[in-house]
Amino acid sequence: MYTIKDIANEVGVSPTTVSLVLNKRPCRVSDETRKRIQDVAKEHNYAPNYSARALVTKQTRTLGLIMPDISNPYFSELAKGIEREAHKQGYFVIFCNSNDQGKKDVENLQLLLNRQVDGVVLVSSISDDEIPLANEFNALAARSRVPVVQFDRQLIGSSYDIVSVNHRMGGYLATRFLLSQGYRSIGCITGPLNRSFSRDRLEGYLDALREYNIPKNDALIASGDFTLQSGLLQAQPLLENGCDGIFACNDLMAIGVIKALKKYHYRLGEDFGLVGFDNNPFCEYLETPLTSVDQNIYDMGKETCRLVIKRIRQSRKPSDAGAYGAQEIRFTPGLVIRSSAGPKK
Amino acid sequence: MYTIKDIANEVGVSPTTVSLVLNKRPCRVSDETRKRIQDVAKEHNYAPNYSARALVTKQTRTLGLIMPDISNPYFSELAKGIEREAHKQGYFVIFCNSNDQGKKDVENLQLLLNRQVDGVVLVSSISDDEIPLANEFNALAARSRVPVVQFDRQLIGSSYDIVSVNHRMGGYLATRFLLSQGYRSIGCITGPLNRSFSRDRLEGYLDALREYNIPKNDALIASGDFTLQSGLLQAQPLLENGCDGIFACNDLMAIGVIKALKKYHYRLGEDFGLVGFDNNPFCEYLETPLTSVDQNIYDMGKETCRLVIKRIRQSRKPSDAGAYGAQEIRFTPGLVIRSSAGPKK
DNA sequence: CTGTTAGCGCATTCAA
DNA sequence: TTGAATGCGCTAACAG
Repeated sequence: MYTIKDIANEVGVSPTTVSLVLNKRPCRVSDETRKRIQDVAKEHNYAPNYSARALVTKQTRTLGLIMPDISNPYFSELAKGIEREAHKQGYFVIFCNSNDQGKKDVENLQLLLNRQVDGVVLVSSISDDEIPLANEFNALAARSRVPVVQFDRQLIGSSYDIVSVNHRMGGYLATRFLLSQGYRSIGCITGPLNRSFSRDRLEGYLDALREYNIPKNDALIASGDFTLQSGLLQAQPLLENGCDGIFACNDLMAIGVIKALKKYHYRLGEDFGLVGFDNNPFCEYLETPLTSVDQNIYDMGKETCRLVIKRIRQSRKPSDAGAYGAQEIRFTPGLVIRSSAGPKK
Repeated sequence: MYTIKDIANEVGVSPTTVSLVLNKRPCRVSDETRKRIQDVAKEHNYAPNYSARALVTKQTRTLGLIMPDISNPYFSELAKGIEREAHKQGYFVIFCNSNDQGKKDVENLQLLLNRQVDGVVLVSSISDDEIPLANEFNALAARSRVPVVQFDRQLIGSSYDIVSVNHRMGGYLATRFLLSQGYRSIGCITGPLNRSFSRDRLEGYLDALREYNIPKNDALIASGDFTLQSGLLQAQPLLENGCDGIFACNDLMAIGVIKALKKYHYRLGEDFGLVGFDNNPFCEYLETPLTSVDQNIYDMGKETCRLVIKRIRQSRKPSDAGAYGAQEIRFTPGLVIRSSAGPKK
């Protein structure tokens, strides 16, 4: 391994000078020696030792990423955005899967902190009733003073910065679109209602109905759990109750609805409208491509990353940083229109 | 930050002793002091500084993962398997997206090496005709002496360990299954034939035909490029030529075939058989769920990870390690049977 | 069974 | 414009 000292010897200057030059510090050294140092460095493929540097600067230039399941297309897209932005800013990202287990969130955080990451992006797997776990997580984070930015889900009892989509707006967009296409008896299959974003999406649905002066009909609202099965199951009562359109709060449940429709002789996108949520890649591959609310997760990932890095910078500034209070960035979702919700015939 | 020295002071022993105890080194220190050290460490939430440790041990316990696109479900599943195994063995993984650009493979490798990762898992984006890039990559890897294990694709001019699926076997399984279901005029839509694994899958297809004494018919073999569009396009001539089944060399092209079928009044899974490759998650969500060759990527990821770590260990051993020659692990694929290839009626 | 010493590679303070 | 000295936190020789 070629070190700063080796270069110093070869050029005939001190290690200090080399360090100064290689880190592009202002002036101080003559252009001539500067050039020689750079040449020698390049010649030997010099690369600084990050561990050594981290030891003294107390910066690892590494971000930790904790997420429930990287194999979920939603999260892998997020990871992609984060990685892109991190690299652009000279950070690495270590990723940790929590496998949807809240306990692993805490373990992973501990590992990352031991590793002295500079910041953490969290998509929490800790559910709202796992209070002790949440406390543990928060305590750990607080003690370390490492900036944490949440994505999408708000960990209970915490007040980290958070970036997420405006779920309510999503529900509104989906439902309004169905209405604008001429559907009038629109049902909603929600996610688990102990999750705030599930409630938000439902609220958006109600907003749209209100806008069209359509009274809320509880018989057209069913509670699912984001699985295909639940979509299939919950769709049936709604169909029995004669609805002509459904807003499914995620794409998987929308698929369940499609399967249910088979028994009812509806023609999807013609006399029955369906809109999903998440814009999962498979939406466009379906027989009748599925209209879905899109979150632009890639950009959200980039933004999340920018936010952590900003916080890292602030926490190094002398001023009483972090005193800004938690920031909340809400992205406005879009609607990707495909044929599953064509104009009603 | 609480250091080993602080513990030493508090307990009244030397830093060495503390280090010994905390690293669980054999004997040497009395159970009594051992316990006291452990207690104090726990009390103060002591965690070792990885940078400092890395500086002296020259091990970062970090793996680099270079892949074309984490948002591809195939790769995210791989990442998941790798992460799982790495954590189990006390390693972290830094992931780098190359965005399908060979140039970024080289850049990413450089970054990871600067970062002193202990090993690298590579899913290369360098295509077979980008010789200079491949050379650059190989030179970098060779100079660093860091173990590299490839997944799936063999980088040209390299001889790293590699784990991959037996593509030929996959093609064979797919085709044989169609034959066993009674289809007799089976077409094949291949991937780009300048990729060895595309050729392998085609070979497997031919193997199965041979087994059934069916002569090769060039009119039933079309060359696609793994996109839905190409599946749609290439299917048409085959259908014109009267085939009653198709082995599509990936799932996306299989979807293209399904779209093409619409025009020909075939009933998928009844009088027309279709098998894809990769077992993409969306296969089971299709109207007629798609039978597909499955690679069990998760386990392959774990194995890949085990292999790098093994190599890392070997490279630290005094013996002339690495002299073993490159290892090649081939997984046997499976076939996930769904309704797209039911018995021919 | 335990302590002393040294040094990993770098950035930084202070002195020249 | 430059250099010497120091220390980050840890492990590993080598002594006791």
